[in-house]
Parts: sequence; C-alpha cells; structure tokens
Amino acid sequence: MENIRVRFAPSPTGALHIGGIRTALYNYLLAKKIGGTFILRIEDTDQTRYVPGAEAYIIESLRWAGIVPMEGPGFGGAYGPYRQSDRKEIYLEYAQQLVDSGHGYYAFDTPEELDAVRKADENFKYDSKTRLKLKNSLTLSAEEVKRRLNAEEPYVIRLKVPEDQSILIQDLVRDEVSFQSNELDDKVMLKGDGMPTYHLANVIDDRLMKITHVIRGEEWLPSTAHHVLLYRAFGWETDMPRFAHLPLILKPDGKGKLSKRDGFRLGIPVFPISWNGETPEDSFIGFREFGFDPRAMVNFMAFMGWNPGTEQEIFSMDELAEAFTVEKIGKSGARFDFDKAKWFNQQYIMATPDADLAKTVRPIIEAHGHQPAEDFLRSFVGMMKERVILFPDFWTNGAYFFEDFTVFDEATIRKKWKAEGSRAIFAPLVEQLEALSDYTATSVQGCVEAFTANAGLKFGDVLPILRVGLTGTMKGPAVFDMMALLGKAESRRRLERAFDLFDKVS
RNA sequence: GGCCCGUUCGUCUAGGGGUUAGGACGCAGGAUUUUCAUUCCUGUAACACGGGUUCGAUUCCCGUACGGGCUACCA
Repeated sequence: MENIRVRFAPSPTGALHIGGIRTALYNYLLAKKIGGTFILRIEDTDQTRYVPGAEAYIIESLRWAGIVPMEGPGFGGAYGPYRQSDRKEIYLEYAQQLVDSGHGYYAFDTPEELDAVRKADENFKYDSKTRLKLKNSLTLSAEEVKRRLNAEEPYVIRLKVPEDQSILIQDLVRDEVSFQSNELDDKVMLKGDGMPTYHLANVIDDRLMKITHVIRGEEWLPSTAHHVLLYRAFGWETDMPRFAHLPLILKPDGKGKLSKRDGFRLGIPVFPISWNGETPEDSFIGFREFGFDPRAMVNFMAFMGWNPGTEQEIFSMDELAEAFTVEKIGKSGARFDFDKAKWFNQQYIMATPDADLAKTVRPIIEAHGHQPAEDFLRSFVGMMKERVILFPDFWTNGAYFFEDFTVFDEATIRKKWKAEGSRAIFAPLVEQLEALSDYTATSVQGCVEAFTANAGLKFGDVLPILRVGLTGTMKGPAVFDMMALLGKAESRRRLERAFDLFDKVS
C-alpha cells in the first residue's frame, strides 16, 4: 500500500473550535490506521488575521486530545518549513510559473476598483467573460505590463480559468462531484503583499509535502474545482491527492453551523481548551476546563459524522484508528449534542482506575484548600465515580468528605428526628460504635444492624439519620463505606455535631 | 441570485428493492439499591413531499420543498 500522508492545516486566527479538532482527528486516524504520517501545517498567509498565540493554542489542543503531529512546526519532518509564511519564495516561484505557462496573469485592478465594479453589478465575477475588460496582462500591452512591474506597481497573479472544461472530483465521501469551468472565477493566486492565497499555497504544499489524502471540511468543496484546475495547470492532475470532504457540525439548537458564540450562548464548551482572547467576547471555556476527559471528547467527536457500523460506542484512540475508514464517514451535517458528550465523559470516568482518577481530581480538591492523603483520595474517587459526570462534580457532589456541611436536608430530618426523643434513642448507637475495636464497613454495619434490632427500629429509621448526619445530604455512597473511610473519631464528631443541629430543626 | 452538497426516531446514527426499519443519547415507567448514582428490563419515537422505474421502493431515477456551504487580494 502507498505511504499515506495526511495533513491538518489550520489558520492561526484564534481559537480552534471542535470542528477543527474533528478534522484533525479523522486525518490522524487515517494515518495511524496504516502507519502513515500525520502532518501539521500552519496556514498563516493572511497577515491581517494572524493572532499571536493561536499556533501555540492549536498545538496544545492537539496534544491534550492525543492527536500529536508526526511532522510540523516543532515536530521535525523532511518537508518543512511547515509554516506557510516561511515558504513565501516557493509560492512566488510557482505563481511565476503559472504566468509563464499562460495559466495565470498579472492583474493590476485595485481593491477599490473591484469594489466599485461589484457595487455596480452584484453578480460580478472576475472570469473569462469579464477579464478582457479589466486591467491585466491580457488586456495591457507587453510594454505597459513591463513598465508597471518595473515601477513596482501593486499587482496580483490570477488563475486564468480555461473555458468549457468540466471538472470531475472523485470525493471519498460524496462520490462524484462535478463543476463546469465556465462557472468559475479567476481566483487570486498571489496577493498584492506577495503572499499566496489559500488556494495556491494549499496545492503547492500538498504537492511538495507529498500529501496523499486531503480530508477537510465541506466548506472547501466548491473551491476544490479551482484546486483541480491548478493541479491540471501544473501537470500534476494524474497524481493529485484524494479528496474527502467532511460534513459540518451544526448548532445544538436552531439552524446553521456551530459557531463560537453558541458555546457562550448555551453555556457549553465548543472549544477543546480555554481561549483567553483580548476581550470577554473573544474568550471561551474549553472541554478541558469544563471537566472533560480528553478521551471522552475524542470519542464523542469521532462519532459526529462517522460510525463504525457496529454497536460499539466506547472506543480508545487505538480502537478508533483500527475501525476508522473514510467510507464510513457520513454525508449530512451533525448537530452538536452536549448530552451525548456528557454521557461519554461519565462512561470514561467510571472506567478509569481510582489511582488515575485521584491524579486528576487532586488539584480540584486542593483548589478548595484541602490536602487529602493519597489513600483517602483514592477511596473517595472510587466511591464517587459512579455519581459524577464531569470532574468538578467530585467536589460539587462530594465536598462533605473534606469539610463540614453547612446546609443539610432538613426535610428528611423533620420526618426522621424528634427533638424530644431521638437523641436518647441514638446516643447509645454512638457509644456502641465507639466501642468497636476494628472500624470497618462490615463491623460498622454489624453494629448498626444490632442496634436497630434491639431498639425495635427499622433500617429506614436509622440510615437516613446517619447519612444526613455524616454528609448533610441523602445522596451519596454507601453509609458504612463512608464511615469506614472517615474513621471512628471523625464519624463520631460529625454525628454529635449533627445531632445538635437536628434538635434545632425538628 | 448563481454554483455545489445534503435530507432515517427530538438528537447521533445502522440499514438497504420484499425487515416487526436496529442501536445509542434524551425522556417516561419498572427491578435492584438504606439514599443518590450505577446496572438491568420495558416503553416512547423516524425513512421530507410528489412523480416515475419495478410484481414490489424508505432504499434506484427525476423533480419539489427544506437545510447547509461557497460565491474576497479570508482561510
């Protein structure tokens, strides 16, 4: 089999949303599946939209997700440089080649002039029908062109789209997609500042970096026609890369594609990691900061537009790579479903060993001023992991393991505790527990059972008192397990404190 | 407007000329559980519409509708 080389080519214009991560993921999976190479290429040809820090953000996001480039800026590789701004001369050379071979031409129309034309005719296109009426090397005399070039007048190089050609794209996702060249405009290849446009840079780099598969978002499907024309102009059409255009990710509600603002509007993350822009409006919380396991995010994203065709849903990155095929990618847009994302996270948390979970949870607990012993923390996460969805829930739902509750379930206490008699009933239980020589879940349970029977009570009269007394809430792990973890002294302290509190409400 | 792409339960999707149209999330109910959660069971709910082709179409073809993308010296 041929040596697969794929690339993820983001533009460093800000935070990279989840759709970009999915594109990177699919590229990565295809490469990983068959020992190919996954390349990161930074497409920073638009100087005006460049955002410092965006490249670092992209790389950190990919690393967090486990989608690590094998070639790219900072990752080595024999086909660099991998930042397009460092490849300016290369594009210049090929742009010139386009002009020399008659597939391109100089155009001297200023942006202002073109704006004016567009204003006069909303449907204006710079194409085979209009180019002869504009200011370019096809209409100006050779001397005039030379004069302008020598005078360093600003110009662009445009692709001279040939007439009456049909362009048939064999898309791996969509099968055949066809275009007519007469519908296509003469796109700018080299801009006035000497930088290439996406179209030129993309084709040249994919060629030079020996890219075999172009997997990108559906928004690129229309311009693929131009890219094919470029391959054709350079004589590379017979071995151009294979294309696969991915369906878009849609808003969770309403219509349209997912946008940055949706995350803010709905209070959900649409970015892998947080981005701190210059303004609050340009700052976003990521899946990481929301409390997601990156494996869950990856698993979730993999299923937005792809499906293995089996009933298995939980996939490690390795399993994903093994099962992944471009043919299984869907054609229609996928709506972002945050409930499903949370479900994946819950599945991953439950399946994570306690020691690993403790590592992730420790900083969350420490942020609230507690330094639990490692054994204690591991037992804690073990008891709580079936009761949380996101990492911060360990604290939100389990803070009582580390500090006294301040509010408690008064409704339950009103039902189960009587100021006039309950204390006298339960005081002996505290003493019987105190007398236990080994304080384990089993021994505590035995003690409580004996007490309950002797007092002529039911479990339902005793357990709620212990549970709320210990934790303040009716929700949580098994009471006896918690008592064993808390220990004899702490459990007693809590119960006695709670009984005082209970007397005041009942 | 023009060009291009798409359309199976609310959502993610499997499937495919003859099926009780399958799974997952969500939601509802039940079992287990001292609680909550987990787990298990049950239920809920879909082939956009109209024409063809065919013995038969949700599946193939053509339209329509709807949705989306592109239409920059942005990617």
